[in-house]
Amino acid sequence: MDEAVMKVLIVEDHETLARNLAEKLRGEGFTVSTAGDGEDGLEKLRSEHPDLIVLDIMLPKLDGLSLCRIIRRDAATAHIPIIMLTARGNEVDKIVGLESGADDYIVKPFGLGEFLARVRAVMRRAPGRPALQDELIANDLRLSLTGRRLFKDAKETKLSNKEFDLLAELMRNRGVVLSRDLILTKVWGYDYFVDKRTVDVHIRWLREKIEDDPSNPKRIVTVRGVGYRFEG
Amino acid sequence: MDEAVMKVLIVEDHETLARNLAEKLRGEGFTVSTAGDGEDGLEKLRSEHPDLIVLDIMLPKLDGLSLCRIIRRDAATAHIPIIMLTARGNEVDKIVGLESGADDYIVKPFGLGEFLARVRAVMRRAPGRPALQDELIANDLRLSLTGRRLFKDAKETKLSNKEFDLLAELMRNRGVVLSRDLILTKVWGYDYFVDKRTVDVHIRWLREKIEDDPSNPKRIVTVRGVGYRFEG
DNA sequence: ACGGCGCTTAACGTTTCGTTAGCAGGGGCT
DNA sequence: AGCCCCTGCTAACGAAACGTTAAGCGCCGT
Repeated sequence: MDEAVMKVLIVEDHETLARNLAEKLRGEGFTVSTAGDGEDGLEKLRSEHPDLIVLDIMLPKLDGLSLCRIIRRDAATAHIPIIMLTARGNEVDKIVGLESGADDYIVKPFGLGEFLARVRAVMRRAPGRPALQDELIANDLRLSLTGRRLFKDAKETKLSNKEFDLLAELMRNRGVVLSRDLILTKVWGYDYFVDKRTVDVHIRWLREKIEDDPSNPKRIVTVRGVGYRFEG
Repeated sequence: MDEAVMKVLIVEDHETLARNLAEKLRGEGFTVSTAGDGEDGLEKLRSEHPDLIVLDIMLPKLDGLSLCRIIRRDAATAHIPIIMLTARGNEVDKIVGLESGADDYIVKPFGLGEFLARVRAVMRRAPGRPALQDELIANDLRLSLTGRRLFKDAKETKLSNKEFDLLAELMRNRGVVLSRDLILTKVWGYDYFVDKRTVDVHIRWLREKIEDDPSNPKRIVTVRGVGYRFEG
């Protein structure tokens, strides 16, 4: 099947937040572009034709609600799902009371995992869109992202949280060597402060579960001095 | 459907929303009138003989569900298609259930494009009855949205309100992990202000009722650090 | 007004998971 | 060949998430 790459446009003036969201989404295989204010967002929207828009309410130059209305009014963009970001309080009422046309909203502060869950949920129910990729498959391994489950030979193998995230990251980058640093950033978070060896331990546990012979790994290969690589 | 001009009555207390919907419909050639509360809606309904009614659930003076029932009870208005607007997932069950008589519903927040699509769809199939999904079935469980009742092995099991809404939400997303945040916004509402752990307790009570061995749950599975997942 | 039911919260007990540390082994570079 | 760094592995500790129970509180109906 052809792998439709989902394009996401993030309109958020808070740079750190924007960067974090973008990275998280990229890590999940999305293509992401960002805009720092409403007008910039409008421009990028027109030039890049995103499949999903993440929109902060408070924005310089052109606020999120107005932008949202503009998007909905233009037939060329009216169908694009929108997730709004908001601080708790009156802002929520504006979204839900809906002058807006947003498809979902998240109240700040929120976790990246929660954010991703919402993105998936919106994509899943958006009509007429290609279904969001939910499974990573490699030989006898099947990883369900929304169910957070691993099937090996059609039998379920229980994974811990970190194991799951780690395996997903590896499988998403099949054939590519991932450094421990990169893995830590993607799986543990940009502000991780754990030891690099932690990765080794989790790799070991993963091998225990997915390799036929854990001491002779065929799937998760060590690249000495560099990192690990998942083999399709 | 003939070419006569279609009259739509919008009963919605949120002014901006009402205006947006009205504009959208007028732009499509409908004749639109609006009412700001339930009683006003009832009056306008009698004086203007609309061909379609758009009805918010939460309304001053006379709520949407009651108004809906009144419309259905009066032979002069019983045939008029109704689209209900709702802010929460669990309100949907009240629309679908309780013989409200609505022909369709839209959960806020929604896009104007989707709104228009619903309007057209309802007009097209009026005056036939809608085919709203009424039952969620998984193995020996049957959840009737119409009756807000749960049947296990064809025997009824009583559920409290929250239990019902929670189970419905879980069953609607069979196989998908739902975070506590997501559950709270969908079941408790966007403006929830309860502790996350409240979800746990309700999950516990649900398990007591639907699991063969509540301390070894097979249907509502915990995904540590993430949330809960319903297994078909 | 009273009683019951449902919802929430708080507290406690339990389990699982993640991390660290230390040691052993081995590959590669000098 | 030898040294050193990188990696593999185990065990144990600590933290955090979850399960469970019980008590309080408000609401509704009797």
